[in-house]
Amino acid sequence: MNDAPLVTILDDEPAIRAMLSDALEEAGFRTMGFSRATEFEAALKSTTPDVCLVDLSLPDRDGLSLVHRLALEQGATVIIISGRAQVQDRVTGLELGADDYIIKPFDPAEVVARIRARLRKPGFSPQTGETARFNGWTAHFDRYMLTDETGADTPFSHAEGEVLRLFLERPKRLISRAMMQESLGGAAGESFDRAMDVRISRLRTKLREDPKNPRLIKTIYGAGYIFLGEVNWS
Amino acid sequence: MNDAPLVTILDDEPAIRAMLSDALEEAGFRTMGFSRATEFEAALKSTTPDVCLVDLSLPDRDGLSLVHRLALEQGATVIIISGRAQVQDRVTGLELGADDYIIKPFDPAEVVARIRARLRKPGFSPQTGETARFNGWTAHFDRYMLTDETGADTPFSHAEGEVLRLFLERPKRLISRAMMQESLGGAAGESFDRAMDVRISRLRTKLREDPKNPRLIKTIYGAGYIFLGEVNWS
DNA sequence: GCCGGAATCTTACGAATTGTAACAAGGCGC
DNA sequence: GCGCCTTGTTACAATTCGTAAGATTCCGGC
Repeated sequence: MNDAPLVTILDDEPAIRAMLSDALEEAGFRTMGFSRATEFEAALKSTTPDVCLVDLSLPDRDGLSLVHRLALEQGATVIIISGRAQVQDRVTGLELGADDYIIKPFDPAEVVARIRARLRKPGFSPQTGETARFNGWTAHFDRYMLTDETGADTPFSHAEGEVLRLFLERPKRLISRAMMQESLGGAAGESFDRAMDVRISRLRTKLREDPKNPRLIKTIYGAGYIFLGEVNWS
Repeated sequence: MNDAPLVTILDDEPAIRAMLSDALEEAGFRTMGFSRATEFEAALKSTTPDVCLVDLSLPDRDGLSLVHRLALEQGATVIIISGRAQVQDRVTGLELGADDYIIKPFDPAEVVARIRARLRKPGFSPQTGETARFNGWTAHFDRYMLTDETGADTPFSHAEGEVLRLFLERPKRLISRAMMQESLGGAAGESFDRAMDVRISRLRTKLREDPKNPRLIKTIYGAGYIFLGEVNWS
């Protein structure tokens, strides 16, 4: 069975359809391509796409009214792809109910990112919380839980989570103390910088780091820290 | 009182803030402008914007990590405004949780249209109904009853219902104590805020939360609460 | 290698925050 | 009045997290 989100592509240029479906399938989506609005509408009777990509310059139909019907009457998620770059075009497209408006020429990577951004929002796929996997661990930032490879859970606090998140967002890069202070401590009111050490120490304990030989959170004497680990967000 | 959606604008250039707030207010939104991330974050403790416009090039903070936190941790709707036009910038911005990415220079009309497009989608303007389903539970606000998956009923009181409704209307978003007080206790003379804790404690009991490890109502030490749960109003 | 000072780690402690049980005040029906 | 429910208040327990202080590690100079 297949749970991957379905993206339909309605565009009369085969090259564009191919480019989009390549990129989308590589990104893990299912795709269906159509060159004409009538075919597309016929297909809609039997399937419900998660996202519809629609080119406005269709040969057989006015794209905008199609968008309007799709988006507002059927509540579908619609992304317009168009060669018309005027602000006015974009505004009317969006007001007619489109969720996004992408201008040709476009980069498929951006289309993928924009589709993902739509699917992430509530009401969509049980893409519940925010989790990151790294070196056998799974960090669930929504539940404030750290799961090891055996499935055992360890809770972490908000402050620990802030540090962990900072690391996971910038793996394998030096993170200076100053940057940390700024990024976490937030306000100017300067607390002791030992506070940071303690947070990291507690985090290391939860990650079961060997004090003599930490594998994930490395200290760079006089500079800061580096998080080593293969991070995968999902 | 005012029901217009609230849009926050975080940008260090006063001219841009002015342009955006002009356009947005004309379009019927309420706006709040900030020049620095720290001020913005401080304000978040007592308000919940519907949409956050964030300029990535902030003087006092790394904009991307702010976006990530806002979008994923707080479930806010975030639109990035940036001078960086590379596809790669846009892709990473969107992957970190932004809902949209607008490039400077922009036309305020398009910003308005894009914000409207976001607000149109379900999940906004908390559709308040009589019943809400979430994670196996069904809350009947008309009958003051909570039904579990087996069909067993538990009554809840008016005060408990107020808290529950607040949570169900803003799932996955940080709800500060201040906001709660305001939203529930009313403006009236200040009762001890411990009353809030007790209400939540009682609600947790009825939801059969594990005290050591609550799944639905999470406490964020020093900040407030987050309700995690897939909510469906009807 | 050895030493000294600085940077960092760890542990303990305590202030502030939050959880919850117990009690009290008020409301409502009988 | 009496019992029951709701809700705020209080008291005390548990948790979080910064601070302090001693221990340890690092690194340059000798």
